[in-house]
Amino acid sequence: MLHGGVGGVIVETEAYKGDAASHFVTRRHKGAMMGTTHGRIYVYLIYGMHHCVNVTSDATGPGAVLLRAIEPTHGVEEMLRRRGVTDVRDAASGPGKLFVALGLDPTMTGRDACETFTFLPRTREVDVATGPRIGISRAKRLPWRFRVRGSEFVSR
DNA sequence: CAAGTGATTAGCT
DNA sequence: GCTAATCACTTGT
Repeated sequence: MLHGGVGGVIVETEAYKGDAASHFVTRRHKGAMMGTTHGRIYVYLIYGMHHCVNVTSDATGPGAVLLRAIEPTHGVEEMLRRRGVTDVRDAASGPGKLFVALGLDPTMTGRDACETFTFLPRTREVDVATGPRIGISRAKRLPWRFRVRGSEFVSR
């Protein structure tokens, strides 16, 4: 996935649908686009300091995919500079980090994801781990997390 | 492990 | 309208 010359391999995502924990319900004003659009960008502010980016999806009903982490491959220097870090593994290993690293903007909400980003087919087979294994301590956290097994670039 | 941060929402008035 | 509670996180002790 690329955006403005920077980008990388998506290594972690999380899926949301019309369930009680999704923004379709909990943030229904802005989250409503999960049910009315497909392939659009949905950005939101969380905890007053972090932005996260989703792409609405699922032609069968409300749905969206949260982009959680990428493995930087393009414009690595640019991302490190924007993030103010030196370790590539810290550049985009989390939703808020990814947002900063790619130089995204909250006003992108509603735009066509395929016009704003460039999505490329994967170049290698990957071993995808899913499931509720990660700390479900926080109430309302869904088990629909997908991550590349063994990657150094996923969130903690 | 705790705190910081502000938009959004729910629940009252 | 207003106030309090919530939150799909990151960073620094």
